[in-house]
Amino acid sequence: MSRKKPSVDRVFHALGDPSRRAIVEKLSEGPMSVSRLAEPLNITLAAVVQHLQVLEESGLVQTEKVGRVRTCRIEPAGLAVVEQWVGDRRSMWERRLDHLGDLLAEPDESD
Amino acid sequence: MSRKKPSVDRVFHALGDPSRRAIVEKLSEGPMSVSRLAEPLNITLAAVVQHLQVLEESGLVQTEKVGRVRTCRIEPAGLAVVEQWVGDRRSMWERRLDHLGDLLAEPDESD
DNA sequence: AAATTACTTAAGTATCCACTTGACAATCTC
DNA sequence: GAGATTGTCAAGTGGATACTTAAGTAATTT
Repeated sequence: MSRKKPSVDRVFHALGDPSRRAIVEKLSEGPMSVSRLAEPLNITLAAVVQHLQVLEESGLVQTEKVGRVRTCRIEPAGLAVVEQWVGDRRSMWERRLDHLGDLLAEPDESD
Repeated sequence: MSRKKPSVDRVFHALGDPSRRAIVEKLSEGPMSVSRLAEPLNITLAAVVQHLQVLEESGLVQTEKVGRVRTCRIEPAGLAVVEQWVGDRRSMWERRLDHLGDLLAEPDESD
């Protein structure tokens, strides 16, 4: 119900904020509650909740409320989006270097 | 002279902006001039220059001016920072899953 | 059932930041 | 050297957004 498709845009925007990255870092230690996440950060609980909203909409984090405590966990699919984007850039960059040799060897090749 | 240490903070902040990501995407096709980079984006040249400043300070892009044209190229070290950060999260996450089995097998272990 | 815990929501504020305009500088072309 | 090209710099503006406070809800504890 609350799971959004992790778009490159949303994921990178979410990770652009240091507090949000800190949350993801903490969550990679394991699932934990909102107040537990808030402890090391010196911002209010309310602020953390807002960050969690962004993180959840980006698909980086998944949360579930049982009783009065909301438990947050990392959602690997979100990080996968980042890895793929970076990987795509890198592979284009490497492909270019490969073809560089071709161009120098055969300057007049029709594709 | 203009090369900064690519910090996680700067790199993620830089990639948080869609225009800047578009620039990096374009640059992975190969080095090109500022005005050439500006073409597909519908923002002014001045804006592109500002984005390039951020990208260069983050270590994602390297530029060099010869004559009146500044040529921009991708700097792989910047992307490497992202890859490592994501990799670190992922490995922590995986390590946790490994130890999960241990905890279930030996519930009474002193740290 | 009163108090405590663990959030949630709304509204306001202040800072940041992407972008523009406009004036300028350097280089190249004719 | 006149004009065009390519980029640079400074200052300003508008909108996004990270954060706070304050009030409220729901679950647990005593």
